[in-house]
Amino acid sequence: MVVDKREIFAANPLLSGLPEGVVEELMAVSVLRQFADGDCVYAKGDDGDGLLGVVQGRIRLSNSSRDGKELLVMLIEPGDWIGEISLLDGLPRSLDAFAMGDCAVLFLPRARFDALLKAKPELYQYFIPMLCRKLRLALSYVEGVALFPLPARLAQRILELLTFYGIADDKPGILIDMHLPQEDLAKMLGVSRQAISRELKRLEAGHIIELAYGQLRILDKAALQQELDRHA
Amino acid sequence: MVVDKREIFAANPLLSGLPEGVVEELMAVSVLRQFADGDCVYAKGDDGDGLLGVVQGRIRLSNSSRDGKELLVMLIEPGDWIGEISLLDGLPRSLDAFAMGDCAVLFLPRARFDALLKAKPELYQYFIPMLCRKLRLALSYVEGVALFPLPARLAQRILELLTFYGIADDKPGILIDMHLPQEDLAKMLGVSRQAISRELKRLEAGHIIELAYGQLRILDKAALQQELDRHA
DNA sequence: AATAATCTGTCAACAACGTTACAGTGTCTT
DNA sequence: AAGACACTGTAACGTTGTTGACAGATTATT
Repeated sequence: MVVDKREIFAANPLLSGLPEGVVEELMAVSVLRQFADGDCVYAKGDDGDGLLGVVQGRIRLSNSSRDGKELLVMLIEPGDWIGEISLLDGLPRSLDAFAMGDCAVLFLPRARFDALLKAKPELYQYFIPMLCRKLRLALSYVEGVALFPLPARLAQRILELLTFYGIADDKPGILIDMHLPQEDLAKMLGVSRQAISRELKRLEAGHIIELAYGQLRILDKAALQQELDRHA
Repeated sequence: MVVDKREIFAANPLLSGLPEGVVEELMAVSVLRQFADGDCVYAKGDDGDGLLGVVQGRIRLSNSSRDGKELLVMLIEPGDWIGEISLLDGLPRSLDAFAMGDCAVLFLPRARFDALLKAKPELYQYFIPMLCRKLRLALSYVEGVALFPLPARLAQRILELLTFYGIADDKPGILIDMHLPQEDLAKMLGVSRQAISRELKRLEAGHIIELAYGQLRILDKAALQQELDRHA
């Protein structure tokens, strides 16, 4: 596959704000890496050896306990960047990163990154929104788990997926077709697959959603919002 | 009460790294604010109008659901800073902040903060470790809630308190005397007070800790670590 | 010292969610 | 078209944590 590195940079709000010369500089030193489905991109505890931009495929950022239980913290799509935390604070990677499907990743080695920031410390400001966004995401996650019951959290998550992956087609409602098994949805919410299945079925019975294989159609967005508002 | 503003700045790793002239500048524009026990320092959703450094007393950063359930996300001690997220990304405050006991807070208005960073963008780098620290904290919190059972999370929390508040006295074990009711400990872990009480009693029965009013003495630190390692 | 307020221990009934198990269904490969 | 594989639905049963209620203990207030 041929990839225009520039594309990936342009797609992301972080780097589209960078001065032109800097973009060129980053391009020059970045390397394209390929990963096959299931490959480990990096593991929790590894040294943060570089910044990674996803070009193709998806990356799952997750966290596993010794007994095999996995928490899917984040799904990273093409255009997104990962690994900035370790790069900025010098500490080990905080999560595992695995390829979902074949992936192409732009890799920016730490040495170059550090040198650039040392030379132009004003570039720090472009990374701050990235950190803030992830921090707020993590905080809202914590909030959700501790304060809301599963139905509310699931409704919230579906609404989030809707804005990211929602497609309006000829049929009524909005389609979410991201080939995300209920198993993974469960791992995102930190509950069992069965619990998700039960809950989705309940929503379907209430004509709020419609289920299909790896797909999900939202029929009544307002009703989902209501599930949320009932708590909050 | 008389407070030397400089003290609070010197105490914190963030600001001790700042160039001397900048520290003076920050001092000049900061204001000391007083809060009584229970006062709201700021509320979730408010505009981020400034950076706050705690001089005296404690601040509870928390998150509440409509039905009164509260999650105590963080306890802020003198020397710590809060409010930097909203200041850096311009979005509303992500948590509620309440005074615990009488508090004195150093307030740095946003206008001055922005002006300073605009003039000297290299100062951004001093705020990044703050963000990274909180982000990692939030991630480990997420991990804990989703992957570990209560006993492990409680053990972990007690070990954390130990390093912050532990006092070695003449009696055996290490004392944690922070006047933190079990109610608040429960709110930190997102469970009921009764669940905490049960669990603490269990640890006491195993001669791992000793309980007293608002106090807690750790007798067997290794055993707590083991509670954690059994999962993880 | 008396009283109020707060904190702690415990119990029983209940709800939520997990676990295990298995059957059914859709998709992919050859 | 057949078989393998992955995904989904359902149910019984157990565990964990919640809720509400109350009594006892400790500290704070007057």
